[in-house]
Amino acid sequence: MSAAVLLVDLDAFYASVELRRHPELHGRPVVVGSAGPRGVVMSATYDARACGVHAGQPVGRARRLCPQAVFLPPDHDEYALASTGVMELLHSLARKVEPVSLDEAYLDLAGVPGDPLGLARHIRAAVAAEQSLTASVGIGPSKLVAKLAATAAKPNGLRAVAPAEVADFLRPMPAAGLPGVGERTAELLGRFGLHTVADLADTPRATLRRMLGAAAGDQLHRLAQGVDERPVVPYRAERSLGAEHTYPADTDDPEVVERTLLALSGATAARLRAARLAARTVTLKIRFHDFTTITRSRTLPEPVDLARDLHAAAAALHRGLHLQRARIRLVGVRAEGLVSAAGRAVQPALGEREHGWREVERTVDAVSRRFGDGAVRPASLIDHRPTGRPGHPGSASSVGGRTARTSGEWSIAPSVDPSTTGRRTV
DNA sequence: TCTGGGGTCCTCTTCCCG
DNA sequence: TCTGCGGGAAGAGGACCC
Repeated sequence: MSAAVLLVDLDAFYASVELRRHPELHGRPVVVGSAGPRGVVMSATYDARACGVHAGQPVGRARRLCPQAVFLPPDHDEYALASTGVMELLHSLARKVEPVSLDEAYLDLAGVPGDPLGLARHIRAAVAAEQSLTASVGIGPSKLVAKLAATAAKPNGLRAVAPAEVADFLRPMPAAGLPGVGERTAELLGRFGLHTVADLADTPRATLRRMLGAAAGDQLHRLAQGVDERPVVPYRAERSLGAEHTYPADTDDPEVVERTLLALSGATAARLRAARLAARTVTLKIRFHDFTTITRSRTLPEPVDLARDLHAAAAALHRGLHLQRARIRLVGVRAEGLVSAAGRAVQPALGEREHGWREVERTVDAVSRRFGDGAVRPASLIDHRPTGRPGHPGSASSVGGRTARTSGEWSIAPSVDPSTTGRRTV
């Protein structure tokens, strides 16, 4: 066949990695979910899915549906390691590999010697042998068809769709199976009696544009016809990065929110510096108790990569909201308008000391690399309460018997052995 | 049944500037 | 000086994906 694109999708990835290192759990349903009272399911084995468990579901509900399942917190480092192994294998087989996520990647088969089906079988066998994981593979003339073929093959299967078979393969599928058709769009389409890909394919493009807007209407019309010219793109520059935190219980304390913003700004700034990037725009995200979400953003005169600058912008945006005891569920900080930190112009502020916050935060980076994340952090984020999680965003803080709430002090955190390092403000 | 965290992209509105 | 207009950038929100 003259297939152009191959999609590799690792089955129930997080849960499968957990089964790999906990062989004693084989035969039991396994669910990986974020910790805390507001955790959601991130991955579940297929026997857990048979009980009705699925990704995005609250963990509490999953427990009720599948009480016999083993529930585990996620270990992202372990998943990243497994993913790297699989991606290295794929890169050894094709020149153009586009990782979509830790567990999914497209391969452009143009110029790849041999039969696509033979390659797919080799990939599945190698993933099983080297990583003890199962992968489903879809092959088709486009990303769209490869993706849907892999979905149809799941779990642990292989499906190839030849160009001449595309229409017959696509038309009976539910419209919601197409990329870009989520819950809301599927509901909207359903109100107009459009339930299958065939329904969409037979609808005039102008009608879809009126319903969904120009871009989405055009895209859906093309996909429904089986037309998908999206190339396999091996590298995409990051456009934004950020961090967010959901509180175990809603908070209406502005000081708690500001300390959380400081922690999130620190994490975001560290990632910016690690990637040698700086951000022009800072966006604050707030989700209230009723799940309504607002964002506020500010574009700065100069790109920044310091926690101090990100936090100053985020905190100013927060104060500008003038919230009156609003019950807040989540806060987030996002850095946008990313530019290379090497190429950005730095305009020293009048009176700014030559050695200042940049040196402090670089030192924090170095200490974190040696002793782990959180080894050093702003004094206002240190938590000494016996029941509190050290440095948990938003927790109350005290240092040496006094309350420390300013972001201007840094302290060696309890994760570093105080008997050898002592506790010092920097 | 009560909804995480990391992202991308699109649309609409507003504001500024020539 | 005022008004209208169009383009571009910024800001906000929403939908979607993994």
